[in-house]
Amino acid sequence: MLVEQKVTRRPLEQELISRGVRMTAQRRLLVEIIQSAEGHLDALDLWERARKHDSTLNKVTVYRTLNMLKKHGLVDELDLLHMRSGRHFYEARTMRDHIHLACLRCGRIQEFESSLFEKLKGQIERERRFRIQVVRVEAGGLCDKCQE
Amino acid sequence: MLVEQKVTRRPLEQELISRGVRMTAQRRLLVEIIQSAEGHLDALDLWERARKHDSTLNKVTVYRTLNMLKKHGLVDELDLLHMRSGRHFYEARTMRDHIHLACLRCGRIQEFESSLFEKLKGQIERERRFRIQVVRVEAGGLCDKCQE
DNA sequence: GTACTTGCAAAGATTTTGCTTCCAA
DNA sequence: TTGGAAGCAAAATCTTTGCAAGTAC
Repeated sequence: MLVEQKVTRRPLEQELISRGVRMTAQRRLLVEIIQSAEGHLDALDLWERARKHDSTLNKVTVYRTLNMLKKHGLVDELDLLHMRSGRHFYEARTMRDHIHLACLRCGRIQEFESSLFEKLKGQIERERRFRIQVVRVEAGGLCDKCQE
Repeated sequence: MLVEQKVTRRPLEQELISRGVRMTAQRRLLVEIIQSAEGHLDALDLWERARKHDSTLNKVTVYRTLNMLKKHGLVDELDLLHMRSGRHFYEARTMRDHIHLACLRCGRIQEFESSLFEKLKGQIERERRFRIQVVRVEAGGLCDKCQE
């Protein structure tokens, strides 16, 4: 079985440049934060982190950059089962789709990869002749630590 | 293989009464609309339909009722890949989980059930010792009709 | 009767838009 | 140089909250 680590296609900045997107200092900063983030950030998290490096960076620029990245399919937008109502979380798109497991008690987010998931996607594409571009799977429940 | 139709556990109103939830005319109306809706409604759709029967029903009551149903796990809250940014869609919870296929060109939403999906949930529960309470799968792409 | 629910108005939270100035290519 | 991007302020959306009045059980 092919086991691949969580690997982005290539650095987001490279990807953007090759697509003819104009690189500004703000975009470089935001993209760097998204890429190196361990967890899932929402727009405000991202803004707060960015402001530590560039205190003049505007919140609107964060939203516009996220929209640009979404349009290019370079980030995934999650809402993690609306645990924090209304907020959207972002992560750099990886080579391999993964499932998000959100513990509804402690809030921990785990990621899960599975060849069954890949098979399921194949089944959808075949049986419905549906060309999948993005998939999002979010499961909510109790993680192992919260079941004691 | 067990093939089950899309069947709700039992009428939502019954379910609510048995749980000791106070039934008002407003709740009866909203619950009836949710249950008999063919598609996926957002809060405003729901409000508009409800107002045709009770023009005094307030939008806030819609939000409060949806929150109550969510808390009881009787509706699922979807965002259908943020096709309409910010909006949440609701559907009565059915016995069997299903996958939503959202065509990013024409906007059509299809539903898909699969035993592979059930297996995948089993795998998550076993391998991560994660007790799943809700699952949401949304795939975005091109439906058969939009691929010509 | 009493606790829960509704309507109304107002506030909150998140995201988008208009417009001017600035800057990457 | 020039079209695209950023900053700022304001608007647009969607959702929640506080409180008085009404109602289910």
